[in-house]
Amino acid sequence: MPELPEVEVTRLSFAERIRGAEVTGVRVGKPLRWPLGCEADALISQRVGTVSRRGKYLWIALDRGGLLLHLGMSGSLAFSDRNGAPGAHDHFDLVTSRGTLRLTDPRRFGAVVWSPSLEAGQAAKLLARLGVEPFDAVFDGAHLHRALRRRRVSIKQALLGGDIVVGAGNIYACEALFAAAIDPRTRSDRISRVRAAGLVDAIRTTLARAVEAGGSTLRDFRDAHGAAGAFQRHAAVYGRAGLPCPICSTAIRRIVQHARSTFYCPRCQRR
DNA sequence: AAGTGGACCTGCTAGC
DNA sequence: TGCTAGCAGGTCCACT
Repeated sequence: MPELPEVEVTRLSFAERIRGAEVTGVRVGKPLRWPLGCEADALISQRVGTVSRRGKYLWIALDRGGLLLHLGMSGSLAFSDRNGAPGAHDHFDLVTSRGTLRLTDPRRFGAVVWSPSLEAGQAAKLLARLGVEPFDAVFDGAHLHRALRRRRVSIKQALLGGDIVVGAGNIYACEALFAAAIDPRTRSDRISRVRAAGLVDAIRTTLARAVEAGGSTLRDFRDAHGAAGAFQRHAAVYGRAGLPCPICSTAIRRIVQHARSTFYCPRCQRR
């Protein structure tokens, strides 16, 4: 479910409220992608520090180490001082003096992992292969062009890989390629430097607009207050197969690339 | 090093 | 109404 905008919207919705809270309890439900990596009780009585984001991961700093969270395909977080009994898909509760942070994740591709720091243990291992942040100054046309020169996979797959630039998943990769007028099947090493620069702008603009809109709510995305996002109403191509392109009215096409759906306008987007 | 395919798990919808 | 196939926002790992 969650790409960078949804993860960032989630972070913004609870980071300040949970900061400074004391952990008073931990409940672990069904197994997630990886084990917690520590005794749940070891978290009790620690103070929560800042909540930061790296790619689609959240890092919740504690007195000793912190928790690295990933929402997988179907995860969402709720932070409330009046949580009811856990439901069938509520697999992790961090109970604090300010309220309970609850992870709901039907498919359980998500994860909550304790690590001694971002630079050590499981967190370091998981973050090691991530590409640059899209809003980092080092991500520019030259940087992207240099990285793409070494790849022969399609530009769509290169963006989804997350090892060049993080944050754009299936929705926003489609939207950014539309905004940059690039055919998603184009081989990465055939993207000119000028077009790479245009793609950098498109990725940034697309992700920033989505954060402003509160993310996309295709099925069930909610921020930690329970608010839905609105970006899907702005989607030009994603999920719009057969509907008219907002620029030229040509029917949007759906194809499958590496087992993922890709949506694009066959007229506006060129190789 | 880069590319490919399979794996993880559950829920929903369209079609018969 | 009930069954099945196909699809879903991610990404790790083993293998070539």
